This record gives sequence, structure tokens and C-alpha cells, in this order.
Amino acid sequence: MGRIEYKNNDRFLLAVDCIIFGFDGSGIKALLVKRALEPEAGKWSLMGGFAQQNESIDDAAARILLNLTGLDKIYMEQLYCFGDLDRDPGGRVVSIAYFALIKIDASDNDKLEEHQAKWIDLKKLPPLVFDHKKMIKLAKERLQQKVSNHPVGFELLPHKFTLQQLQALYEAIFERSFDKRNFTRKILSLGILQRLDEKEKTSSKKGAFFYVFDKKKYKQLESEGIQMI
Amino acid sequence: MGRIEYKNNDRFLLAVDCIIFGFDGSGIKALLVKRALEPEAGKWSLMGGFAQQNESIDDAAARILLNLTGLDKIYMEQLYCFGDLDRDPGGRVVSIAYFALIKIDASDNDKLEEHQAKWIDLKKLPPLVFDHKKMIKLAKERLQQKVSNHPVGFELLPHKFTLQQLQALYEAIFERSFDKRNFTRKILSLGILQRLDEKEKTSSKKGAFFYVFDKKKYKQLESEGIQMI
DNA sequence: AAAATTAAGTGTATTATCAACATTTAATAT
DNA sequence: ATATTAAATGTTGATAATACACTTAATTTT
Repeated sequence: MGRIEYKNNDRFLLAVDCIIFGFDGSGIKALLVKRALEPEAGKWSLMGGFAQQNESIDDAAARILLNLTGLDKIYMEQLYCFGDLDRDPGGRVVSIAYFALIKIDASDNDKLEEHQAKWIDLKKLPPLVFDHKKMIKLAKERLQQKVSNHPVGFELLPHKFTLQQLQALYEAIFERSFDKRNFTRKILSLGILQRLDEKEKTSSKKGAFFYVFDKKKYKQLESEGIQMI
Repeated sequence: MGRIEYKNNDRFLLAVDCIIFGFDGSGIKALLVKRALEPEAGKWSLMGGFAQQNESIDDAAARILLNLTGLDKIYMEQLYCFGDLDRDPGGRVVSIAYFALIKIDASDNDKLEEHQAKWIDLKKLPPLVFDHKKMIKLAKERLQQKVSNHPVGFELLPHKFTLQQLQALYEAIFERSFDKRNFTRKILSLGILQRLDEKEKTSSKKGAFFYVFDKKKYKQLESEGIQMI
């Protein structure tokens, strides 16, 4: 019984690779590191690591994210399992990719430096090791899909944000522009934003109101399904 | 170089489990087997098996499907990687679930009997081993999502089908009814169905025209995105 | 104090899509 | 010739999506 079964089956190295997205006000960025291990050491790579026997795969992903950024309780979602034979020239490694959304300035800069990590705009990606480019491409598509139906975009913004920041985020994610009037009306009509009595004044004389995402109101609406955009 | 890296990392058993969907004209069915291995041998289970070192994970899924049904070149899609610590009481096994869509009467009956496999309506699922119920639930949600935007429903129908069969399929997938007039108009307006000069006559005196999915027309439209329903 | 500047904030008209609803038609059976 | 059966089809109203430009609030300059 128990751990004695399945003795004669092949065993695999399981990597977990994290596509970590951030937003700096203009473009969507991915957090990339200089790969520490051979093969391909020193080249640009997603942050990754091997799963361990004593942790779930989700926990492994959270551990690897924490290790790089110092952050926990981060929005994270499994993306896909990459299982091609020759995807890693260092050996047969099956990789489970996760994507995470973080506030770009929340991470621990010392840790980032330790791993030689940099935020790099999705439109200016350098060559990446293995199949990591494919992973980022898929993650971007999934982010578009996710952000259409779920209020996860706020994970990429400061706690307080203006409508123009929110619109800039959506425009960056979808690589297209939206009409300001239509966008504002649509978003506000969802009833999940709360306006503060406080304005952002650096970018205009009039100032733009700050908003916060109202999680409680969202929870009430969640079951019906919500169309963000 | 090559296979000498990564020596000291944990290795995992990788299972592949297949959610195989079929449609019998009224309900969506899953192909379930009586589990052959301990633990939980003899209980209802998804068809599964262990991945091998010499095959990609996609290939492993195709092999397992072929093994049960005798079918290849089947619509198949990776669903999710299930990696919880205790999901399999027989040991630490990470499972990658795939879902497949097949024509219910196309599979090899001898093979099905070999594995004591049965088509079971999603609404009448028996208790299943491990986390297989969760897998089916997720697969059903993914099927709904997939079939909304992609013309994969046809994989579940005979080559020639009537509009009422197609509607019955969508009603089974979404567990709701559609207005016949609206449904017909919407589907035909996509321009991806070709009407044959042939009628299905068993269920009415007038007879209902057969249609086939026109893959060529679809390919032309694919890039724009298509809203099936 | 008045005028100019800047980006924020807002309304309307048009079009397209979705949803609700019942009658006519083709083929066979009586 | 009539009855039967399910298939095929059209219209209307409601809602959502799109396109488009002026007014307003606050500060800066004259």
C-alpha cells in the first residue's frame, strides 16, 4: 500500500517557470533573470526552479516567486505544462509555467539584483533560453483573456489609480487604444470602482480622481459573470 | 554537457489522464474505465497512464487515448496540471490532464471492453478515484469556453449532421435551451456550414437537411476570431 | 484680476447585436 | 384530398457597442 506502488515507471524532473508581469504606466513588462545554471547560463530567462517532492506544484511556483521578489500572496495562475522531449538541452525536464501579476515597484530590489533580474518590455524581449519566448507569448494571450472577464488588472496597478492609468493598462495589454468616453462609461457601469475624494495632480492642472477597486462589490457580482471590456 | 546537468533534483512520476467526451444525441458523456491498478483498483476512473521518458507529454496523451479507443488524429487539448501533494494515495504523482472530443460510435468496442470502459452521462457520474471528478468539472467548463469561440463541437457530431443535432449538442454542453430560430440564424450566419442536398428523414416526414462543417471557409475566417454562440 | 493653458470629465446619435415570439412549408401517412 | 409531423423561416423591441467633440476644473501666465 501507499508509497510502494508505481515502482517501475519513469520519473521526471519538473521545472516551474514563472512569467511575472508588471506595468510601469506605459508598457507591460516581464521580469527576466540571467540564468544561473548551465546550460545557457548567463542568458536571459524566466525565473524558474525545480519542484520538490515535499511541496505541491502551486507551492513550488509561489516559492520561486517569493525567492525572486520577496513577495507572497500574489495573484498567480497556472498557465500550461510544457512537455516536449527536447525543450531543455540540459536533460528531460517537463516545465509547468505559471504567470503572476505584481505591482512593479513592490518587489525587493536587493533580491532582484541577486538574480540579475530586469523588467523588460514585452515589445522589446531579448532572445530567451529554451521555450521561454513561447511561454511568454502564451501568457500574454492568457492575460488578455483573463483581464477581459475578471478584475485582475488591478493587481498590476497601485492601490489608488486614476481612470486614465486603468485605461493605459488595458491599452498596453491589448496593444490597441480605447475611446476614453466609452472606456470610462463601461468600467464605471460595472460598479466595482470606488472614487476617492483625492486627486492625482502631477499630470494635469485639474487633477484626476483616484479610484480603488471595491472587492466587496465585486464579490456580490462575481457569480453573474462580469464583462470587463 | 547535455544529460549530465540537474543531477541532484527530485524526480516525479508523471501521469496523463484523459477526459474523453462524446455526444449521443441527448447528453454529453465521458468515457470512464474501471481502474486496473492499485490503489483503488476496480473503481471508476478516467483513462490514464504514466508518461515515458522517450515521448512528449502530448504524445503520451495521444498514446493513452489510442490505447483505449483505437483512435488517432483526435482533437485533444491539454487541460491542466494537477500537482497537489496528496492527490494520489499510491504515491507522489503529478497528473497532466487532457481532454479529447470523439465521435461516440467511432471507437473500437473490443478495446473498450478490454478496459471495462463505459460512456457515462456527465449528469450521472459515479464516484471517481482521486481528483478525477474535479478534472471532469474543469474539462466541462473548458469545453463550454472552447466551443463558444472555436468550431470544435463538430468533433462530437457525425460528419453529416442536422441543425437540430447541432443545437441539441450545444444545449447539452451548456445545459440550457436555445431558441431554434435565433440559434439557426446565428450559426448559419457564420458561413462555415455547407448544406447538402440530402435530408435526414427518420425523425420527421419533411426531413431536415444535412450540413457539413466547411473547414476551408473556417480557415479563411479564423484570424478574425469567430463567435460561435 | 483676467486670460491662457492643460488634461479631466461628460452626452448623444448611430449602428449592430441579442432576445423574444408564431406561422408557414415540405413531405408523408391516412 | 386531408391530416399529421417536425422543419424552416421573419419581425420587432431591447440592449449593447461604437463613433464622435465640447465643457469644466484647477493652475499658470500676463
